[in-house]
Amino acid sequence: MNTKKSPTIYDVAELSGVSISTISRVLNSPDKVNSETRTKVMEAIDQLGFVPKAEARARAMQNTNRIGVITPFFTAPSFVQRLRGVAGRLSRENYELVIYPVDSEEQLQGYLSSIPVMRNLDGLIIMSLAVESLNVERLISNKMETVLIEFSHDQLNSIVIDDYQGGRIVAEHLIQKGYRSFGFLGDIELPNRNIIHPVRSRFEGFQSVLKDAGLQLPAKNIKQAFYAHESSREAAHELLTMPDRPSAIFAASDNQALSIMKVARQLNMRIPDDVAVVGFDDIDMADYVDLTTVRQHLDESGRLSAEMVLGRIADPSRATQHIYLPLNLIERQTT
Amino acid sequence: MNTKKSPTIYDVAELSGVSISTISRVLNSPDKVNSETRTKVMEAIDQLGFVPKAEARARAMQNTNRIGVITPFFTAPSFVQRLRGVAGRLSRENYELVIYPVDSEEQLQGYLSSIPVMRNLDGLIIMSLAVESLNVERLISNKMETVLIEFSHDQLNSIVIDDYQGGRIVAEHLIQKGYRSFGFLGDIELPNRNIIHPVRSRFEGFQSVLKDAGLQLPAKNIKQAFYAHESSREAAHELLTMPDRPSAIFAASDNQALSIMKVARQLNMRIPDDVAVVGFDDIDMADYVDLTTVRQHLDESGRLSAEMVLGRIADPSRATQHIYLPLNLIERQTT
DNA sequence: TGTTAAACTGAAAGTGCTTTCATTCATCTT
DNA sequence: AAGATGAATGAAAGCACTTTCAGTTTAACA
Repeated sequence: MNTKKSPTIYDVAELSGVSISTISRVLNSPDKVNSETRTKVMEAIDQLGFVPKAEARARAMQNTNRIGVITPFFTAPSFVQRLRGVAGRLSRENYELVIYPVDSEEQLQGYLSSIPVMRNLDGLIIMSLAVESLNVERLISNKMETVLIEFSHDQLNSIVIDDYQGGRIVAEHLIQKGYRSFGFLGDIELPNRNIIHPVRSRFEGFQSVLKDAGLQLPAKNIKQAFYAHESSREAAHELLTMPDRPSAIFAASDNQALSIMKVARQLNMRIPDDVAVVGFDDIDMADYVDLTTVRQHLDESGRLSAEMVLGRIADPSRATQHIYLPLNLIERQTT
Repeated sequence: MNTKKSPTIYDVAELSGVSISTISRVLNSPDKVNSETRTKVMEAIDQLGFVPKAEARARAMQNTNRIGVITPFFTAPSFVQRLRGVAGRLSRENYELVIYPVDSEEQLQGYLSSIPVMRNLDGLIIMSLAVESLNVERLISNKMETVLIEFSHDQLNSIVIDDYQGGRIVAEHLIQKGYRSFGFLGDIELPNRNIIHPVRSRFEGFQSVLKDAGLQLPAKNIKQAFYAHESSREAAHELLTMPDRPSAIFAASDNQALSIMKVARQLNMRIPDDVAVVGFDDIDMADYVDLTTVRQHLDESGRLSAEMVLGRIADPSRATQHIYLPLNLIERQTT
C-alpha cells in the first residue's frame, strides 16, 4: 500500500473492519460505541500509529465542543460547588470543560479579550465576576454564548440571587428566634472592582429588617474581614470577646461562619446558647457542622448555567433569560 | 441567517464577484492572480474581516497549550484541593486547564482511549484513578506526558503517599495519647476496580501497630461505610451507640471524620473526652473544625503534578520520577 | 486577419474528518 | 407473540478549503 503517507481513518477502518464513522466515534464519543468494537479499533489505531489531522477535524467540526468557565481562583468552596454543578451537567454531554481561574483583574481582562476572538469555545460561563460593558459587547458581537452567575447584564443570560433579600431572611429568622443583639461579619469593602460583591447587599438587607424592628446594630458590632480564614478569625475574636457581645452573629459566608464557630469553641462558648451564628451559602460543610444558613443552591446554579449555555448553543434564537434563584433559610443547630 | 457569523471564503467570493478558487489563490499564491482582481478580493476580505477559520484553528491545535486533568467527579474536597494545586501552578503559565470528570469506568476508559491519540493536550494528570497497562502503553507510545497521582506505574511519573504508613502514624498517635480501645470507619471494600483504594492500606497500617502493641481491634468496631455522608453517618451512629464503644475512632477520610463528629454532637457526646476522632487528608475544613488528622498536603500534590508535566513538556528526556509525599500527623482538638 | 501561447479564471473533484439519518438487531413490554 | 424501545453501526452528506483541469480572454506575432 502507501508506505510513506500517514494513515487516515480509512486505513484504520479497513484494518479493523468497521466503517469510518465508527472510528470517528471511538475518538470523539467513545461511550457511544460498544467496548469490544472500541478495543478492536484502538488496536488498529495503535498498530498504524494513526493520528487524526487537526486541520481536517477543525474543518468538519462546526462546533468545538468546549465550554469554558471563568471563575475566581477556587479557594472558596462556593465556587467549587458551582463548578461541580457545571461539570455534572456537562459530563452527560460530550463537552470538554475548560477552566480559567482568575486571580487578578488583568488576567480576567486577558481572558475576556482573547476568548471570544479565538473562538475555540462554544459557550462561556462567568462566575462571580463583574464584566465591563466593553467586554460584553465583544462577547455578543462574536456570538459567544455566555451566562453570568452572580452578576447580570441585560444582554447576556444570567443567574443571580437576591442578596438583599437573603440578608432580610436572616434578620427575620433571628428576630423570630428571640435574639435581640446582633453582630455582622463580612467582607463589605470592595477590594477589586471585578470581583463581585454581594456581601454589601446581604448586609443592607440584614440591617434594614433590624431597623424596621427598632433593633440596634451598633457600628462596633459590624466587623469587616476578608474572606481568608485568618482575617475572619481575628474579627470573630474581637466580636466574641467584646464586653457586651452580641447574642447572634450573621456571617456573610459559611466559611466565615465556620471561623466564628471555631473561635467560639476556643473560647469555650456554646453555640447557640452563648452566641448564635448564621451563615450564607449552604456549602456542603454547613450540614456537617450543623450550621444554620441561607441556602443559595450552589450546585444548582452551576447546573443551570450549563443548561442555559447548552440551550443557547442548540438554539441561539432563544431569548435572553435572567434567572433569580430562590433563597431559603436552612435552620440547623446554630440558632 | 448569517448576521455576524464569521465569514467564509464563499462570502468573500460573492462580495467580490469572483469564484472561491480565486479567493483561495489570492491567499495562497497571489502572483497567479491578476492584480486588479487581487485588490478587489483583498478589499472584500478586509471589508468582511475574513480570517480563514479552519486554518486558524488548525494552527491553534498544533501546539495546544492545554493540560488535562482526569479526576473522579469532585464530590470529595480532596479532589478539589488537588485540582486547586494544579490550577495554581498552571495559572502562571499560559496553559489551559481542561477537566475530565470521571464517574464511571466506561467514561474513564473512553477518555483514556481518545485523549492520547487526539493529541489535543500537551500533558495529562490523572488523579486517584487506576490506569491499566494497556492504556499506559498508549499514553507512552503517543508521547503524552502524564503524571499519576495516588497511583503508580513504573513507566509514568507519579506522586503517591504511603497510606500504610499513614495508618500507622494514626495508631501510634492514639496509643501515645493513652487511648486503648479503637474503632475504624472507612470505605474498605472495592466498589470499582478503577477507583483507587488507599483506604485498605490505611486500615492495615493502623491495625498492624495496634497488633504489635497487643491492643484489640474487634471486628464489630470496624465499620464499612461509603464515602457519602449518609452512609458514614449511619456507621458512625452504630459505632458510637454500641455498648462498649471505642474511645478513639480512626476515620479513613476527613469527611467521614466530620460525619462522626456530627453524630457525636447529636448524641451529646464530647470530643475528645467521650470519644476521640482522627481523620485523614487534612482538607481545609479540618482546621476549621479542629480535627486531628493526617496531612497529605493535597494542594501540594496538585502543584507538584503540574510542575512535573510542565517539566517534561519542556524537556521530554527527563527521567521518570516517582515521588513519595510525606505524611504527618496534625494534632488538633479531637484527640 | 488569423494563430497561438500566456495569463486568468471557474467548475468540480478532492481533503480527512464529523455528523445525521436510517437500518439492523438484541432487549424489554404487554 | 407482537410491538416498542434502544443501542450499535454504516452510508452518505456535509465542512471550508485547496488543487487540478479545462475553458476563456488577452496579447502578441506572422
